[in-house]
Amino acid sequence: MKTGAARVPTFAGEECDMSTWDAGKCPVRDVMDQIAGKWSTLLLQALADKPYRFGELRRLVPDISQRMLTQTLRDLQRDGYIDRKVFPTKPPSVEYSMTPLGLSLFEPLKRVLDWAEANHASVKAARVKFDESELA
Amino acid sequence: MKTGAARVPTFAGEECDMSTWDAGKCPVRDVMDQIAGKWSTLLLQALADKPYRFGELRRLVPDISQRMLTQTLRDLQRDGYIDRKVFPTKPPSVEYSMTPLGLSLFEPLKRVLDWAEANHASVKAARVKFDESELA
DNA sequence: AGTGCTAGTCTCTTTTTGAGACCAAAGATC
DNA sequence: GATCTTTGGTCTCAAAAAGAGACTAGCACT
Repeated sequence: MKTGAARVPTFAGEECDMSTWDAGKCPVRDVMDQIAGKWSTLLLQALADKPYRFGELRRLVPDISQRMLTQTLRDLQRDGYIDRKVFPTKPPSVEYSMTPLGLSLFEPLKRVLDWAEANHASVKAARVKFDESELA
Repeated sequence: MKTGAARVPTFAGEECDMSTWDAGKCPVRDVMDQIAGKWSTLLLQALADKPYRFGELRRLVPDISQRMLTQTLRDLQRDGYIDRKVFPTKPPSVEYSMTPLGLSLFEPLKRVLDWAEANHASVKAARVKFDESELA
């Protein structure tokens, strides 16, 4: 068998040729590669609550650099999850808010985040156990 | 207001001081930082189907480097999502499989992946629209 | 004896990310 | 009126992470 068309059921139950899982061909990877960023879920979570301005988000997530905040927000905007409104105030202010698409994404995403919070202890325990066995 | 304790509802409905969102203190970030890797969801998806061996996974995901495959698998194992079994065959083979914890995580995660597949078209459309307006 | 399979590791290069300076205009401060 | 602050960024440079490919070991098959 020479890399012969390995098939794995996709999430929707259909099949997907994983050997063609180049980020552009597989819908799931194409979408997930963006969501799976270090800051994406964090910003989506914040904006799911209410709209925020650039500076507010920067203060909200203390350890994000302005550079990555700018870039992540633009990527999320590009994929249609968030909306960017510029207000022509004295120093122009910019407000970011969720789009309907972003909110619909956040629905299932929130379940994963809920899981993370609920199972944090189990994960930490697994880590300790793993690190101990590695120590040997 | 000097970075005054911004509070945002957490996923479980509780509140979480986001200014203390250092990856170690916020459970969600601690867990998500691992899951949100480029390859993590991909490998979890594959293993949710059935156990795979190292080489099988490498062939399954054509554009992952051995280096990252090794590392991602070890990280997933460390967090308790997958199990690693070594068989003392002629050339020793290693089988990776989901743990109960991993399967329980994959349940909500699958919903996000389903969403990604279902809404791929909308995302692509948003990208085109964004890129066109940028062009101006 | 040579080749290939296994699951990795090691090194080197390229990409991504983080830290911090810099920007321009208006308002407040002194 | 000169300076400082605040706005949302961009630009540059250093550090960290990821990708590419060579290399390892023991055994089987030819």
